Amino acid sequence: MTQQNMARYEARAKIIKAMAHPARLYIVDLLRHTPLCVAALTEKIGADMSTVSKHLSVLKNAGIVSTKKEKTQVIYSLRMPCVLDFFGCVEKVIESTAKEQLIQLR
Amino acid sequence: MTQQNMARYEARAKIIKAMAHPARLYIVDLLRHTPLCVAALTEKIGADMSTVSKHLSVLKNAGIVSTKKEKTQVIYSLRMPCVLDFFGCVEKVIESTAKEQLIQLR
DNA sequence: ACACTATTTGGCTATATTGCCAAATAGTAA
DNA sequence: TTACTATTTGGCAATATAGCCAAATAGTGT
Repeated sequence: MTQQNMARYEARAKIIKAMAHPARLYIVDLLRHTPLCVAALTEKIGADMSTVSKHLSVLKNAGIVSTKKEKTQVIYSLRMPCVLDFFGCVEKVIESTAKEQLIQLR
Repeated sequence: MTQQNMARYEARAKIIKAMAHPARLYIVDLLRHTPLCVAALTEKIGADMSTVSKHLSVLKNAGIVSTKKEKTQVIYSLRMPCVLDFFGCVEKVIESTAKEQLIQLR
């Protein structure tokens, strides 16, 4: 693989990696309809706020979410809603695998 | 987060995680048009064959690729071509981030 | 200045992933 | 059977990720 190609796939992988965690997927899903502050997300997720904050920084670093400050709060929103399209395919994969396993059982 | 919800997002994350590596992204891209055997993929990627084989098993385990045996070879193909749709959004994110950074520089 | 709220960062340990080598396996062909 | 080819697996060291706690920071309001 050429160096250029390598760099391309690394850049792509960085974005996908940012989505590759249950908590971060949940965050993206929560931001689907409305922007939320860290405290609100933390409450939904049920982890330490510092953990959530780090997840958010991964998403932000990848360019998936964006922030704005409002008084003392930091409001996160979905900068690239197209990532929501991942869910559709992911569900298809899960469903298709489940069906295939049913067939194996017969 | 409820236990059920947790499990849902973990299952989803597993699929996305399988895509979250440059070599595996490249594999998926290579399988886009035609099925390939391990040796062919290994040559394109330029890593140890055992490494490629492990990447392939991650993809297979996630249900993204499938295999068939042909003589002594194992032919991998893209079972869920919808994962290719990831690329579109990923490119959008990269492009949008690049543009934003240009603006910051001015 | 102060106290207060919201968030981020540093530090740490535990766990997971990656990639190479060497060895094992599976299947083919003689 | 043997030799051969293609692939997978085990083992290991290096690196990366996750999540908690405690401490630091940023901004608001008094």
